[in-house]
Amino acid sequence: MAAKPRPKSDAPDVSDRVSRIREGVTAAILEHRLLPGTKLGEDEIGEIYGASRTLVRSALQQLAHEGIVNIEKNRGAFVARPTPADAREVFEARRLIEPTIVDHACEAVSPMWIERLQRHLTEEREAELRGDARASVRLSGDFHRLIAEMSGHSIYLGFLKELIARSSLIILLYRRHDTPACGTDHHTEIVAAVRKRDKQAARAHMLSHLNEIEAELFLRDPAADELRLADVLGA
Amino acid sequence: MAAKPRPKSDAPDVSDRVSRIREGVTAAILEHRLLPGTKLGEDEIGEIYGASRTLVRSALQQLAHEGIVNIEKNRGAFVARPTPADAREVFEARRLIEPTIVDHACEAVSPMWIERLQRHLTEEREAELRGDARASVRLSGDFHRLIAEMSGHSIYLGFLKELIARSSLIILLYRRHDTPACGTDHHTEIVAAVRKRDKQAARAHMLSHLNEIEAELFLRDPAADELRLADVLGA
DNA sequence: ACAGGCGAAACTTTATACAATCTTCGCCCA
DNA sequence: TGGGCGAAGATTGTATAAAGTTTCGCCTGT
Repeated sequence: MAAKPRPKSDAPDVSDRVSRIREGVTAAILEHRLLPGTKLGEDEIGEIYGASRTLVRSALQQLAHEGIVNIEKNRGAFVARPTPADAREVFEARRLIEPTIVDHACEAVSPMWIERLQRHLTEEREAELRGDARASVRLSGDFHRLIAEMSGHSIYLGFLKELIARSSLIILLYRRHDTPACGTDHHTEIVAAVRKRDKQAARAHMLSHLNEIEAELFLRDPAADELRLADVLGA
Repeated sequence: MAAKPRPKSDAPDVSDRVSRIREGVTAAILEHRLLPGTKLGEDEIGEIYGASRTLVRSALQQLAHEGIVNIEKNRGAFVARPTPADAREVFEARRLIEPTIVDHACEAVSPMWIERLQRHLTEEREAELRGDARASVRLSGDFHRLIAEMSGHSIYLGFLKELIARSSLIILLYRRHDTPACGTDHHTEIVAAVRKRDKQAARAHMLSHLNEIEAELFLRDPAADELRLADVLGA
């Protein structure tokens, strides 16, 4: 069992104050309460969490490393605004990694994990019925993270955490319609395949799931927006 | 209003002082001048680089996130000591990612890149002839990073940087013989395939290259490591 | 002689103070 | 009236000091 003496890599360390800040800000970004481009002032965050700027800085630097926050020298930290090129890279990486992850998940399947997956699907359905968009967004990301935890590969898990966080921003910026961020049906299909330890089906479902998410995106050039805006204002 | 160079994700920012520290320590670890388990005192490093502990701390936290340094609460930072399980994960991830990376490199090939690759191979050969083990180790890692830069995928590049750094520690800990860390011949073959834009061959060469590296490893129980380290220090 | 505990030193963690830089707003001039 | 210059304000970058924790040596008691 995970004895506490050695936290190892990025153990959450929930009791740590800087981790609390990091997770709080991450949750806010993932639930789309903080929009891309929002400035994250050090004093501002520090006051919210009752911590000094030293700790806030540490948390922001971690978030910058995860790619969901940009730190501009002498200007401060901002919620990242992924470009279409970033979006394509993120989803290409997910298409490469996640089929392999779900593959490993098939091997790690156990009653305990089945239980956790089922409970998660229930939560997702409830949030969707409730119309709780914030919870839905968060939970749909959590599903993929759960599969990664199940795979038992800490490196894949770390990579995927980063990719999921960025995906959340990408979906917010470039989603075409008001479709749900992640179709629950797909998740159900994936769980079913994992339960049957059917790697082929699990990989296929995961891949088509990711493809469908990306297909919902309209990766327009942000520069075009600014130009168009400039035109309108200049005309 | 020219587009201002946005630092984006982890732009090296070589002029940045904390990056200088990070790269210095990274180089020392990658060249096996700092052994796994070595304590990295903040004062000690700060004195070397003429910086205060604030900056050192920032650098060490980044290195911890990259997985080559472990930070233990209230005890300090230590050069990471990957377990055999870590090693297997790292190489599995590399086998998954690097064939795709070299695939993209084939598409990005240009006279400029050919030039850089050739120059790198020359450097590697020279270091090996010189018998400069430190340079050899560093350069063999740089080769893989160069391919990743060539692919133009910043996310893959970031992932691979981390994997390469950890690989260096793994090779140091678990290498069976005093074989070169990365056979230069393999690198030459890979470059040849990339020049011809032969994706099939490039992927195949990269994969067998990685397999050969891992085959040179003896992933024994980590308890044995401590024994060997104790032997070295006690002798 | 050895085990156990007390205490000091060293180190990390956190907070605060200072310096450097950027932004903004107002004023002056063409 | 519009633009440019400049100073004040705000914010970040860096250093230093205070607080808390661990570790190691020493001393005492059995």
